Amino acid sequence: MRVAFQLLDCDYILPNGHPVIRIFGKTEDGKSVVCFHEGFLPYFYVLPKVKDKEISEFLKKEFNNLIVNVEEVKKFLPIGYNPEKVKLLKITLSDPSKVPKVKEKLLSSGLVKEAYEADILFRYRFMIDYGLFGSRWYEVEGIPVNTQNVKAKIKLTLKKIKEIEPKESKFRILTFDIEAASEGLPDPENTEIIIISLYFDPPYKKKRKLALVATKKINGDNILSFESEKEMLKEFLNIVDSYDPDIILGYNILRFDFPFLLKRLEKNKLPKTLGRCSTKPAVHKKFGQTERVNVPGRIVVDPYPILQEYNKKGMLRFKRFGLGDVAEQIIGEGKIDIPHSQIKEIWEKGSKEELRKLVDYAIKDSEITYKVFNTLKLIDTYLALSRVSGALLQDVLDGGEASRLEILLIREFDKHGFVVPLKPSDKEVMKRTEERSLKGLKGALVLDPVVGFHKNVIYLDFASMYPNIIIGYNICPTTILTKKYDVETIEAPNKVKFVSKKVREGIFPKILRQLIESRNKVKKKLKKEKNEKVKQALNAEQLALKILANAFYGYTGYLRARLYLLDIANAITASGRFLISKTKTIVETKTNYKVVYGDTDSVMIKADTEDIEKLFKIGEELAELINSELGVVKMKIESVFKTLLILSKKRYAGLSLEKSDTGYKEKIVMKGIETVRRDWCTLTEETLEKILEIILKEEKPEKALLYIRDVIQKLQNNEIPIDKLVIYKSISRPLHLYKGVQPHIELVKKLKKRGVANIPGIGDRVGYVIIQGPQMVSKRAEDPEYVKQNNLKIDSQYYLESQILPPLERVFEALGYKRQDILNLGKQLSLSSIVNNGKAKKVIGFDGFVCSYCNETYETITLSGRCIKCNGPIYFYKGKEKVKEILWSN
DNA sequence: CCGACGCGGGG
DNA sequence: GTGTACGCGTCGG
Repeated sequence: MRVAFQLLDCDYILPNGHPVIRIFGKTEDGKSVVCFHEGFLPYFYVLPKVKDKEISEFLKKEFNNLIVNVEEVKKFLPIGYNPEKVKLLKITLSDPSKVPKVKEKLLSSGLVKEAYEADILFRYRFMIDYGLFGSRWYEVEGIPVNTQNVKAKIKLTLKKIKEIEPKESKFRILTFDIEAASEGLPDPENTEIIIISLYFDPPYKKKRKLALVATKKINGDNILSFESEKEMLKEFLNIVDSYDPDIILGYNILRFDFPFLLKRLEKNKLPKTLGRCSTKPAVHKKFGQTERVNVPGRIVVDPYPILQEYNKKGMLRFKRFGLGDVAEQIIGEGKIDIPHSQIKEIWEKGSKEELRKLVDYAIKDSEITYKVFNTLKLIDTYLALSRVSGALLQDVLDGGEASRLEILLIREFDKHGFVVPLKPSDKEVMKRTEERSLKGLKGALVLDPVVGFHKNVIYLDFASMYPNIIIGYNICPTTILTKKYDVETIEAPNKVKFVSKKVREGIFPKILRQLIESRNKVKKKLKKEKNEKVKQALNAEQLALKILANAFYGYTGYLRARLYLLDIANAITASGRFLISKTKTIVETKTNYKVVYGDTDSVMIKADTEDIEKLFKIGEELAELINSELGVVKMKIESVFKTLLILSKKRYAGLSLEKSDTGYKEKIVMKGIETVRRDWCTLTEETLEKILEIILKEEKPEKALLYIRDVIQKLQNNEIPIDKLVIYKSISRPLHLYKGVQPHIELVKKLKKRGVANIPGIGDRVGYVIIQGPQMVSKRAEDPEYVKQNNLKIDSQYYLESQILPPLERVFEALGYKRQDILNLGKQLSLSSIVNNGKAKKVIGFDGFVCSYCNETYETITLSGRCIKCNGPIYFYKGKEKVKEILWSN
């Protein structure tokens, strides 16, 4: 028979001492497939120190029936340029799980110098050797198999397999969430699961939502109720089995729901076979601090770590990563409001209505988790990464950048006759760490910024700088010169030499050329494409190609990489530093423009016109000039900043204009200035955003100061809505275990004394505001609702100094103020405005701005920083004391 | 400035 | 499963 499917998972079993590979997939019409392949055996390579015969005899003696074959092969060694292949021994054995043992024994025997590829997972050994990639589409020819061990609609042997055109994925997605009733975080050892909520896409028996509840007390439309946890779990297993999902989805299931569920199954003596195999159970493993869940034949997806990755890469920003917060932000729909501390109470003695609400709460969690996943198309990029790198979807989701790249590297190294080194041992990692602290790994160059306010700034950057450096200098473990050869070489700025491309093109550069080339092709297709779904897929693909290309540099400097080489990592950054500083020199010696800032692969150049067209034109000319002098990497104009406020290295905000098909796209760009931070109240975020907008868009810093004054006045007059002042923190342990005094903890203690119902418990988030009073700040934390009801005064001083000012400080510092100045200014301005009814008096001895020539006074600083009447310099006076000369850049 | 903690998400 | 790995912010020295 013949069947076409998308490759989802691959593993192996050892039925009678012989490994059998299993490929799991999904057809275009939604049928699950498993292919079996027998006869493929594990192998690895060693570099002999003694005669081959001695090694084979040693192996026969030690491992007799395990060794299938020992043969001589010729391969290139992976590190250091060497024109000749080297003779290695390829050792084939019958059991993949025994490979580490054999490798260890050989290494410690002293008979071999080195072992290669002895730690490549068997499934990947197979996939690489058969040219199979994760998530790609294949057509398989084989004979139907009848086995009860795996559950799939189609089961067959693998006779022939060939890659085919990709089609649309047809996944069944099961979202689940468990509830448990306990004080504080539930411990699976002795806390039962009370509810399992489920959300199906596509629907299951015409239902999308379903809750399994371990009590007969309630029932309803979307509810299945059970006598006990055990009965409920049994049904859950049934449903997973008959729904047969490809993807199991849930929020934080990796670190909570899955391990919890597996533990409860164990406690109830139920099978843990949630996967497509009746012999291999689902497993949860913890090593170090990372946790992983494996369900044979299915993909486990947890949006939580994915969103964290998105946040880190700046694709999305979250203040908090709680499901409620995330859902609110993405789909505008949050959780049902039940404090965690109330679940136990409701479960034990709640009314029918309360129980129903708890069940709805559980269902809602699954529902919004799915909706977030679906809205953001969370696996699209990962599917693309899987297709491009060849790694399995699950591994792409679980692993870091390095693991994704490694599969691709092994494939290419193998293809070109190179072997790949083992992963470093702990000892080796330590050695690398030491070497690094000794020699150092210097990062990118950040040019000294001209701090302050600028106008008409051109932003240029090098396209894919590090990948192009690797290509340009032919940087690769296989081209680095570690011994003397009389061949043409290229020297990186850190004096490390690589053989030139004519001698041997490196594998890194070769892969990178292909990745960049494919990306350009995909981007071209994307531009022409009209179909929204196809566009999404193409966009995911170009993103994946970019991610992989950008991962090379990090990989070479990653301590646990197979192909870690400090000299290479340093060669790449040294080249980057060289290029960016050379760029600055070119601009500043060959033109009259000044570079006001630059970081890693970009420069900001101040120009002398307000004309946007012209600015872009100048940018193009500058790029051309730089390119003609540098060669290796191409500089291009990215955007123009109408206005730009540079605070320090890595921190700036600007009003950026980008060219688009329809004209110019204007937007405020912020780097390193987070307006969203978990420890700031909403007022802080809003004020900071507003201030930056006024400065950048209206170019009226004095108005920004007025705005701050306004906020301060409103604070003092109790005119700011309490909700904007709420600060959130969560309780992490029992109250008595807190050593220091913390506001949210003090508040909870207060609430207890007050005898309030629904006291927040461990894990609950507590929102508080700081009110006026004589005690220390922490003791003055108060419940926002209580403040509203009793009309209490908030501590405006606290909010000013601890919430509003710190972020504004940096902004105004760039404009010439120190923290104390702003603070005084804010106070004084408001004071003098009140006293003088908004008009400052023209006498020395008041707080405000005074022209040093004509004594004209200003309540706020002028835009130019100079007197409007006589253009004289303006000074800030505090009382009779001249505090500071005010100067604006530009 | 460094290194050891410890927390996040979940109930 | 031929594996054994987070990343950042805070606190104390």
